[in-house]
Amino acid sequence: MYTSRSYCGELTLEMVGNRVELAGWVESNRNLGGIIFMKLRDVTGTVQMVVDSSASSELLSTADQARSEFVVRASGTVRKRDPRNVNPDLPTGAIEVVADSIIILNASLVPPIPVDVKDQTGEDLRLKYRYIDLRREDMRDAIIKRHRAMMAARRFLSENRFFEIETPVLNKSTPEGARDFLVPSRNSIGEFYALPQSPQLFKQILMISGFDRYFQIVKCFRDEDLRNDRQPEFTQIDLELSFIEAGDIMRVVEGLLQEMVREVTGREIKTPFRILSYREAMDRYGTDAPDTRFGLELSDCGDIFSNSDFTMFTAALADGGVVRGIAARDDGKISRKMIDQYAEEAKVFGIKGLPMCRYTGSAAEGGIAKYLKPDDIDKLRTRFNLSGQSILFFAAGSPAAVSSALANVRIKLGRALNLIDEDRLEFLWVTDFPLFEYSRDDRRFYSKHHPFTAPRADCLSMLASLKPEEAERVIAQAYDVVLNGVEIGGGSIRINNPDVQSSVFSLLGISREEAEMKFSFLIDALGFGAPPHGGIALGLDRIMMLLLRRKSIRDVIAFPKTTRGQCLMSNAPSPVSPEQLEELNLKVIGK
RNA sequence: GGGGCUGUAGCUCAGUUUGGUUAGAGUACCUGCCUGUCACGCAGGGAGUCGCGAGUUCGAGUCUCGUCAGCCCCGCCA
Repeated sequence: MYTSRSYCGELTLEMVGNRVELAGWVESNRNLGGIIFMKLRDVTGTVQMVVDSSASSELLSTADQARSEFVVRASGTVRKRDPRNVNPDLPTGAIEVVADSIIILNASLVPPIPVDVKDQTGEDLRLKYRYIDLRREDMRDAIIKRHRAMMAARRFLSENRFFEIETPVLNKSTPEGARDFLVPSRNSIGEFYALPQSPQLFKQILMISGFDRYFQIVKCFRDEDLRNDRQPEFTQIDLELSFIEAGDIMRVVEGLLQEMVREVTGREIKTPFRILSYREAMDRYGTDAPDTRFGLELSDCGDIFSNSDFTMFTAALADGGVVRGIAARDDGKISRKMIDQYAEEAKVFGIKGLPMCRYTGSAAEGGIAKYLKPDDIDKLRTRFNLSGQSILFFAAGSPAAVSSALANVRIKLGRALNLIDEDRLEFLWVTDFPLFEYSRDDRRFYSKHHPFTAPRADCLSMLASLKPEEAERVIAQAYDVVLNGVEIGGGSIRINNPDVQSSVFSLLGISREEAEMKFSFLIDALGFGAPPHGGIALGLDRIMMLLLRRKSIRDVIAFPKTTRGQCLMSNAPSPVSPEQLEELNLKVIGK
């Protein structure tokens, strides 16, 4: 029986004199000859145990044999440390446990990665030996705080009349959106389930069923290429509400995030969050997920350069493109080398280069300065509110390429000039997204959010005959929530009118038959008394990554996959036996 | 699908520029000594498929080509 067990990290000065039983892993074992110090670790932390020469020879010998990561059970008496032996770096450093019994429950091989060192080991090894990696303090901390964040979310939402309702994991594949992970069906040979990209359709159905307020902390699956903030399976806090407008959902989400931030960091955040329209975000920051912890806003400069001698600009403008710029007071800190590097890295966004010049406080020099007329310089000074020694970067080309390139430069400048306060949590709503995007290549409209997103009431009339060039004029009742430049959630008010749903499908080129085949149950359901409803999904992994200031969501997930989607611990995915394939009537054609 | 960085002892890395002695360091590990350590100390020891495969060469950790893996980025992610 272990019922009387105490936890290492919870021993305090108040417990001095108490006899305690402990169980855990040996973090370090120092034998000084006549005295042994063994640091014992469990899920709460570590405490120092002492065995000195007054102990039985049996106890001394057991203590001497314990090695790193051995599992032991021990008992002893809590003792106050002599003031000169206190370890201020250890939470339990004011006390120690004088052991009277140590039992080695299990030995350990020499651990392939160090447990007591912070973040030093290559990530592939950490993933292979995840069970050891998870013993490390920062990983343990992340996993425990993630649990607390989930508990806070469940508590907050339950208190606000939400019901947590599970939705199917095995469901129908829909070719729209991300690639599906497919699951073959043994009972229906040649047919497949798909793992959900999100419970979207089912949560809407729940609204129509009258469940009013739904939430679920749920895994979602997308078979796309990965990034440091993207995993093939990830966790959403998924919400859907009836009889609400966008503002109601925003208030709920603000309260929820406030609660989660309080639980994880102990900090208070201010609500309501700032709101930026999509247009404004793109114009001022070049991205729909701006980091608003610092300024350095972009400005359009097409008017200034419309008659320029610098042909890269005039050519881009003549071609229907844009010229935009960004300026920062750098007092000469941005070096030639950095400028070249920025320009090189900007090319991946599809622009030819990153023309620049310096502003000295009165004149322009370097780079494209020789093409600037005095009048141009005046205009630039006003437009960017230039003062002191500043640096200006420009980009010319398609609006999308220019925006993403300059948004990227903006972040680099912010970091290089130390303008980003890492302590701040800048939450932001981005609203008024366009409902559609038009693809010139495919010559068709695509949903920017998803096909069930409601247009704003004043845009309904445009649906009947929308021209490609007007695509962005139809505004959706959609909203993203952004934290420090990372999208942590997005949602919308849904279409609850079958006629509107039909016109959106027809604009998206989804025929009646196709819609019938893919989402018939939702379309049917909309005809049986669908309440006005809407919702949002929050990315739990990303939220935890940002709140805990980790570089990757892998650091807040117990068992993440590599960027190729492999689990280095279990070696998934892996081949299956011919018998399994045969039973499913599947054949692997080749690699 | 494309680009970049990385791969050397259990771990972290140096050595690769300019091919040439027996491939090193710190740490971990093992042994001995040590009664207040907590990055213990001291002495000694073991430890390598230089990611893998070809090629060039008298000779390859080092040069070339291919390939695999991890990470980062573009595309992609309704």
